[in-house]
Amino acid sequence: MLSKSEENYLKAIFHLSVKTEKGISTNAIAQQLDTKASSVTDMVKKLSEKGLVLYVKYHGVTLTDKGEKIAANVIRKHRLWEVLLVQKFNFNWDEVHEVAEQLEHIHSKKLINEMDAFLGFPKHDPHGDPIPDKDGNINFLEKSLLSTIGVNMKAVCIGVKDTSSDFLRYLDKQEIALGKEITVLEKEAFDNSMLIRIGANEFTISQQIATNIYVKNKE
Amino acid sequence: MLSKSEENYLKAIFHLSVKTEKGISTNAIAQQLDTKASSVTDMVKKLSEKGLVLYVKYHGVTLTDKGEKIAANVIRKHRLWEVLLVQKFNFNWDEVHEVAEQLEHIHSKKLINEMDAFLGFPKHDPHGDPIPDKDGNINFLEKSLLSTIGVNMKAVCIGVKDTSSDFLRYLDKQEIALGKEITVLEKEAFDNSMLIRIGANEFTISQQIATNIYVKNKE
DNA sequence: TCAAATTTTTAGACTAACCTAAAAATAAAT
DNA sequence: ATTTATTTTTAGGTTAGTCTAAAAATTTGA
Repeated sequence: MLSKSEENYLKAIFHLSVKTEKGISTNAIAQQLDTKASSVTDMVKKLSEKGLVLYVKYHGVTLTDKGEKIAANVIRKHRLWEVLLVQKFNFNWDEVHEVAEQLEHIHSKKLINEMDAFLGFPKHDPHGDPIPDKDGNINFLEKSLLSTIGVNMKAVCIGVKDTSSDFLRYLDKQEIALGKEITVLEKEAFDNSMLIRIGANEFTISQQIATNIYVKNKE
Repeated sequence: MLSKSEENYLKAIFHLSVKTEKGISTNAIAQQLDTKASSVTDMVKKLSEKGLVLYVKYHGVTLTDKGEKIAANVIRKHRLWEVLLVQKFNFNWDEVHEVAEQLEHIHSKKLINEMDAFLGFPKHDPHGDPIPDKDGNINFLEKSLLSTIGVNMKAVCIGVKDTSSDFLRYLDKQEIALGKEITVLEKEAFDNSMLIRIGANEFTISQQIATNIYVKNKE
């Protein structure tokens, strides 16, 4: 049974690996986990001895199949807990992260599988991120940033990149939510801000906002 | 914020305090937590410095109001989680303990209060033990051991003393469950076994069984 | 009451996970 | 290509929580 800390390292490496093909650097992991590079070196050695990562000194880390499966399972648990909190316990999507960080380390296969069934086998967490299945497979769906959508095009909001409370509460305030259709009305060349329509509302969003919303093109 | 270990010590002291008025001995705590007396001494010193227990060297420990409230809250969480597992996640009452031991250390007031509401503010856990309220008050209801019930008397099963899987599965097999009416038909003076009736079934139970079932007298 | 048995505490050591500071290796840049 | 900057590792130290073994206090009992 892995410790909470070991699980957090595997999860961090997993998330960093999504963007890069190369080995994950010590510093990148340290940054992700808000810890020091020396601590990372220690832990990575341990994970390597346990056969969960491939580690070549000075050349970064990669997850083994075994490590990847464990990481995916931690993420599966995190995201299923988030769904439970939002759907059953009246949590807002900006309130779930901290608690899910704790809950993801609860060890009980029965618990997580029953919860999955109880929730109707959800495919995505409250932020639109895919939930890995029992075997650790993730269904990465294709998604674009809202900022890349052309004028007069329509798109459906399917996720968020930033999951900070500030950002999510901004979206709540503007009534931007998963599943909502967004029409791009104008783009301002100077600052890349956009005029968009959601339902009956029209308003302007900054580039920073537009680069943190994932959408699916609507034909 | 207390550590898991500190919370477990407070919980152990709380449980031991129910039976005794005196200070709880180092050895008793060590036995309860399956640890060594020297470890207990160390931890008890720390809890004392934090104002959670009163500790006089060589003379045992008592919870302060603050410590008692925290302990009751851990127990509240443990028992609410057990209800969730049984009522929503198809756990049997002999399967909940291990997972609840983990879940009781999750820190989130909102989570536990929402869960309480979601479950309809249950008063008892799946073993019949009372669930402390938000302020740490426990409603100790009066209960007798089945072994003390006289011949030809009726009683309702309201709890169990032993919560081991073996015992609980025995009760399942015999269809003894919370809320069931039990009639004592005969008592054997030699070994204190009893012949009882539950519904249409009549069978004999040993003294060991009878001293682990809590009942409420029926007039 | 005072010696023996028991309980409790102290002293010192261990592990996991972290840290700082210095050394070593790699990468960047003139 | 060799100096400079950056990254990574090593060395040694800290804290929480545990342990063993020995010392101290309390309790038991003849």
